[in-house]
Amino acid sequence: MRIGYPCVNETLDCTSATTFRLASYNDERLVQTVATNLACLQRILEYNVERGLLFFRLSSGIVPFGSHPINTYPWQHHFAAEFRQIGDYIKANNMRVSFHPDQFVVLNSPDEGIVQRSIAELVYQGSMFDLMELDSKAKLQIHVGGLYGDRDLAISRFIATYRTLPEAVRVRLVIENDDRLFSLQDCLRVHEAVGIPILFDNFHHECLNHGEPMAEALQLAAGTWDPNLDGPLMMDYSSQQLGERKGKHTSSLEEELFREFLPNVGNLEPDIMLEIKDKEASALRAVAILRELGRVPALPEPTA
DNA sequence: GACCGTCAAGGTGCG
DNA sequence: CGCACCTTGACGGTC
Repeated sequence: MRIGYPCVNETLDCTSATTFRLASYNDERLVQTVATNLACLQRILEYNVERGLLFFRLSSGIVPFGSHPINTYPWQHHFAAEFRQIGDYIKANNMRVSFHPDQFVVLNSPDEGIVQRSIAELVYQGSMFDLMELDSKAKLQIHVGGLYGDRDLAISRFIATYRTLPEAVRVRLVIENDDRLFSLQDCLRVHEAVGIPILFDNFHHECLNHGEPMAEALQLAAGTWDPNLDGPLMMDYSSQQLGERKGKHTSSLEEELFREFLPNVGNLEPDIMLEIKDKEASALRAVAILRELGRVPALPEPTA
C-alpha cells in the first residue's frame, strides 16, 4: 500500500509543469522548459521518498505541447538520459507513478479528429514511461468519455477505439469510474469486453453507484487488475467538501472519514492517490495514520 | 513591478 | 443557445 498525491508539490518552490503560450513556441524555449520541469520532478520525487510518499501522479505538462503538431523537436532523444535517470530513481525506491490525461482526451468521441488527438496525447504520455523504462504497472488513467445521449453506443465506441490503440498505450491504459456518467458497472462492462483494468474512485462511487457497498466495489475493481502485468489496484481517494456542490473534493483530509474508509480495502493493499486540494499536506497525514495502524513501514524506505 | 484577461484541446447541464 | 463548470496556475501583454 502506497500513498500519493497528484502532480503539484506545494512545499517546494518549483513546478514540473511550467509552460508557455502556443504563440511563443520555439525549440529553444521548449528545451529550456522541459529541462527545468524534469529537474523539478526529480526534486519532488526525492521529497516524496524522504517522507514515505511512494505513489505520485506525474504532471501531463512536463513537455509543453507534447502531442501538438507544432512540437516537432526530438525531445525524446534530447532528454533520454534525464528521463532514464528519473525512471531509475522511481524503480530504486519502489515508487508507483501514473499520468491522468485531462478532459480533452476522449476516446469515445463521435468526432474522429478528437479521437486522433486523444490517441496522440496518450502516445506522448506513454512514451515518457517508455523513456523512464517503466513497465506496464505505470498507468495512464482516463475516463470512459461522453454519453452523447446513448450509453450503449458510447461504450461500444470506446471498446472499438481501445482495440486500435498502439500496444504501448493499451497495456498501460486504465479507466476510472466517474461521478456523473459512467459508473463502476459501466466500467466493468468495458473491462469484460477488452480486459482493461478499472481504477477505483471511492468518492465518485459514492456519487454514482448501483447500490454496491464500498468494500464490494473495491473487490470488483481489484479483480480487473492482473497482479503481474498491472500491479496492485490503484485508487483515487477523496470525500465531499461540506456545504459545496455534490462531487466537490474536500480541501483537506477528513481523518475520521479516511479511518472509516480503510477497513473497506481489506487485504487488497491498493495504492491510494489522495485527490485533495492541499496535496502533500494531507498525504503526509494519511501516511501517519497508516503507520499508526501498522499498514505501512514506520520509517521510509532508504534511498538507493 | 503589479495587475488581470487569458490560455491547445471536450462535454455536460443549467438558466 | 450561451455560459459556467471541471481545476489551476501562471503566461504575458499592459499600464
